[in-house]
Amino acid sequence: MDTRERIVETADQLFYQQGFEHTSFAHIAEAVGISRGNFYHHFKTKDEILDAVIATRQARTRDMLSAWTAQGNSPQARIRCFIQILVHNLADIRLYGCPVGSLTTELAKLGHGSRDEANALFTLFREWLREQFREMGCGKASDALAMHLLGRSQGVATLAAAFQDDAFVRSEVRQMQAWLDTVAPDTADAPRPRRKR
Amino acid sequence: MDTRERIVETADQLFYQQGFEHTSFAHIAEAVGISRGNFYHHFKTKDEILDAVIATRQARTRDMLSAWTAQGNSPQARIRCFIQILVHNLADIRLYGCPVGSLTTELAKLGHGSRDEANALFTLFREWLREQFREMGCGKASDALAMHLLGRSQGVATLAAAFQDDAFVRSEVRQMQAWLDTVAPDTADAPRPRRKR
DNA sequence: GTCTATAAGAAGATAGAC
DNA sequence: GTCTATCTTCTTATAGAC
Repeated sequence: MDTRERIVETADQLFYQQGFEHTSFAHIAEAVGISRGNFYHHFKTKDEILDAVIATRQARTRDMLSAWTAQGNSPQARIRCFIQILVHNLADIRLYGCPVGSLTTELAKLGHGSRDEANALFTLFREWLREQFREMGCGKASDALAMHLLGRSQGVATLAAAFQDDAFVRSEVRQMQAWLDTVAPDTADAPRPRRKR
Repeated sequence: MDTRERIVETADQLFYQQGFEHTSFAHIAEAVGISRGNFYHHFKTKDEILDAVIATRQARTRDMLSAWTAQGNSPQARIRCFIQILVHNLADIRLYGCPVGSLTTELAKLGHGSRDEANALFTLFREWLREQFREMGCGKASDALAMHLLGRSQGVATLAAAFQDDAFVRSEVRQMQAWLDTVAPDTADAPRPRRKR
């Protein structure tokens, strides 16, 4: 792994753990083990690092979604992979919340130019989930179902970090899995699909 | 309203809109219309302002919860007041998310000493909701139901801000209201209450 | 590519006049 | 109580040697 990659990797973690604005060049440089001056050979501005971090997060998210698509033999099974990440990443989530949710919230408050790029991370999940619900036969309700599940997992991550409560996360994950069983084609307990006469 | 109150009021809004760390003394001073020096006559440190802001938020939250308690003639009706704040404050939530959720998330990442005080805002809602579910007869499931609803509203606020989607909020609020109707005494579709033999 | 040295600015915080 | 002036530290960013 070359220096540039190490910078991005380290910045990624620090932005997640401490927030984007709170993380300084000095902090990243120290963690990577290089001097501050060397930094600017790889990135001209802090925003460039952020963009690189977001880009790698997007790539990893795509890879993860592709893996879930390939691995699950039913859309339900694939959605269960999504729900399970809350448990899979519980140690981090309890401490720092959701990496996507906390970054988008921070960038929105900063009025940062890369806000849309961060939001695109949400959109990747949203569209992937929507596709799974479509394959389940949920039709036009698919997008609302995707947003519903995305929202539930966001809320769980936020409260998990505030209360540092593992049991709560596991309980909510169980409920989301149970909820998924109730989502029948064109019935969605989410927004009621309007049937054309 | 005296100067101190005006400072707290302004800081409260700016912390919500821009985040705590991103908001500087200069910014608050300019918004209030006083000099930076005058600032330190009222507050010795930035953390003192934060504590004052959190304290007023706690007081306002208590007042709001008391009003809901007095106003709703059934626990269900009172919980509906809680659910409705998402719609009531939609204009702000779409732009800045939930004031409690975003502050607790930021302070957690900063490792800030006032983190617990901010989390206490969550606890106020949690305990109030728990009491309402108790009065509904939900027994031991009451706390989990309170956390469930708190989590749902957090997720809605986060996605509302990311996607700036009013329709999503209204749809989710409708679903939460419908969900409330399904919460029967000692049945909770939330964590299943363990019955003692 | 990596380093040291340093500039330029913003931040929190203080001193003292009025 | 409010102001101006100032200090210190931190942060982003640059210049230039190796």
